[in-house]
Amino acid sequence: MKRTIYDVAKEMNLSPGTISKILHGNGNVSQATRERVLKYVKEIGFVADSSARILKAKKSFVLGIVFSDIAHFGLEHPFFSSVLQHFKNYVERYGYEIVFIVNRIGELELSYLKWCKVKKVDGVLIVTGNINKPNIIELVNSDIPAVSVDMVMDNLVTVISDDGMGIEQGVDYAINKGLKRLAAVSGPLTSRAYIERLEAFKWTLGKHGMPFQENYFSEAESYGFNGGYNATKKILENSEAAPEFVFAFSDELAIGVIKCLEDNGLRVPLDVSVIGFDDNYFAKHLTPALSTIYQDKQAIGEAAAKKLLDIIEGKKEEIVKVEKIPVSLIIRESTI
Amino acid sequence: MKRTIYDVAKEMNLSPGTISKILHGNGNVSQATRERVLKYVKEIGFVADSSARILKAKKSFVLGIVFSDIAHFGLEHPFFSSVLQHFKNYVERYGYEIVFIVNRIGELELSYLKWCKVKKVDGVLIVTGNINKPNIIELVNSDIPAVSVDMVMDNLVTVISDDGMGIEQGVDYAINKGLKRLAAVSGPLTSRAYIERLEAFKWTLGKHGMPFQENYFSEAESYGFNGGYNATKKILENSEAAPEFVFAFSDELAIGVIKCLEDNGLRVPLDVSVIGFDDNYFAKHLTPALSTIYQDKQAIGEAAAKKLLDIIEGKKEEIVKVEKIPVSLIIRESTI
DNA sequence: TTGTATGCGTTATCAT
DNA sequence: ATGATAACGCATACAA
Repeated sequence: MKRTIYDVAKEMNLSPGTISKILHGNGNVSQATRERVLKYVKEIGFVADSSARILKAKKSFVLGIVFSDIAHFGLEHPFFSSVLQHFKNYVERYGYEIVFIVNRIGELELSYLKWCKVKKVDGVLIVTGNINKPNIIELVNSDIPAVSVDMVMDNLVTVISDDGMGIEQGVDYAINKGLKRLAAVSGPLTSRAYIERLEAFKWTLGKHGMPFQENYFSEAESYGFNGGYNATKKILENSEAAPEFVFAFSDELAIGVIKCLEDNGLRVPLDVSVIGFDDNYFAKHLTPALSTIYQDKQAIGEAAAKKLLDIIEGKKEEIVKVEKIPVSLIIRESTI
Repeated sequence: MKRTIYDVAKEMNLSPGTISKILHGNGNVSQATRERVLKYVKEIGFVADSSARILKAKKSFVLGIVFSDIAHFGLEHPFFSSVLQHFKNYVERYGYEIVFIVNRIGELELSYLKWCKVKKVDGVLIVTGNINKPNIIELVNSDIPAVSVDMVMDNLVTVISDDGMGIEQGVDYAINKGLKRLAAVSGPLTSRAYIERLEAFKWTLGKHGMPFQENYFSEAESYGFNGGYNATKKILENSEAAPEFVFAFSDELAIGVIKCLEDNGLRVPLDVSVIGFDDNYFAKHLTPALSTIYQDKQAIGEAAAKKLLDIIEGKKEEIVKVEKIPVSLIIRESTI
């Protein structure tokens, strides 16, 4: 039942080589037979076997995705899964498919790089900040094309949100509204994004001639609701006067921040304004609807995809190392 | 740099065949050389090339995922992405990896089945209800192992939530609370889940000797917030007395339902109780915190994974066709 | 127990 | 422009 190019060749009184050229190669074939074969092939629905092609051609048209090693932190992450979705949509338009890199084959454990070699993936997207470092370093320094949507490293092309711009917009807004005691709640500072946001927070304060006060800052011990809640509690405990504004460095944190504020009798936004970061799809449905920094996941995913395909296709020179995608401030109800 | 089993064989004064047997085959090799080779192979980090193996062995250890054709509806879906995450975690423990099925290779469009054949995937997970029908039917009726987490069809093994149980629990709760005018808002009835939930809703009403009233039911024209909002508006318009209870057949719908209710001066839960379905990770953070039916995404993903691997490994007989995973009612603040 | 030879289905080189 | 032929790297039936 299953045909090979040999069968097709026989059926068309041609040689396998000619069929192959027509299907994928760049060889010289007359226009007439090319069309004839293409038509027939379409008719019978023939497609050349993938593994044989990959074996011979050393190109797979598959892109590896490295996600966090932490189980359950991956596809469910609102930001990264959205970026990945857009990445996927883009590359599929160019005939690429995506597969998740795992660090083993059967019983055998292997490094990301090894896996990529064995699978002959054409490139990788590194989606995540929380990673097995040596594994990643080895991969990034190898010859296989790589793009990241979170980390920045030498030799690594990266597409990320313009975190500095987002923080500056938020802080500017607060200050323009006359808010004085500005606090910030960050996720764990092991992640690049949070580090940059914190730096931008300090910088923007400085721009306005305001000092950064340690007691109005707290680094959450985890990413989500609880992290935000506990970090806020700490700020409240450490300062005589409650903040008038809290910049939560993610929307998830913001939920915890707001809850903690309210549990302590502070009204949002009447007593304290809060701004999140990301604009998750549920941010607008919270009560109060969350003011936040919108991250353009589509632009990030697509820019990363474009860059990766460019590198794969050899246009390495024209590519800027780290591209920052603009963000924008969305004011809803959690700010005055 | 890159070694083949030939290289390894030479380096160990053995034949390629022996190396191959040791690595994956079931051939007879002495314990001594087996250990020796295994040790060496581990030392140099040798892994046999994947495409050659697949070509020869006709088994790939990759599982295809068919997601909806609708762009942007996929990885971002809270329910399905969670199920997929757990599925992925499970199969990876058994040496399988997952790849998204696309309906083309390069320029060439092909059916799901064709794609699976060409890629030699060992099995597929069908995650979705909104699908290209003929494509799916062809796939399901083929000889390639398939499991679904949404659709039910002849010849298809399926793992889903016990929708009937969930609806019954919710309705029972409302009736026990003395609520009388029970309404329901469903997503588009093109989806199995919504159809079953509606049937269960009618059935449970019947169980309590209550009639199903058309004016207290509305089928949303879309899945999300807007769908829920507009459907609720319709119910309000079509009935003299507002419902005392609305069963939203998904959490996303529930958000729209609640908003619409409130926009019409109805307080939740004082005037009307609302129950959602799924227990998305943000359900608990809404205001009021959403009462809902918890779906066990982990159990679903893992059961689907286990079944698929069982089928692949030939244990076809012992497998029940459709497995329903228990759900549970979670009462929070949106119900009295 | 180990080695040899052939085939898996392509692609690519070199003739024709 | 087309055809023959040799890899690609592994698995396996068979021989030793």
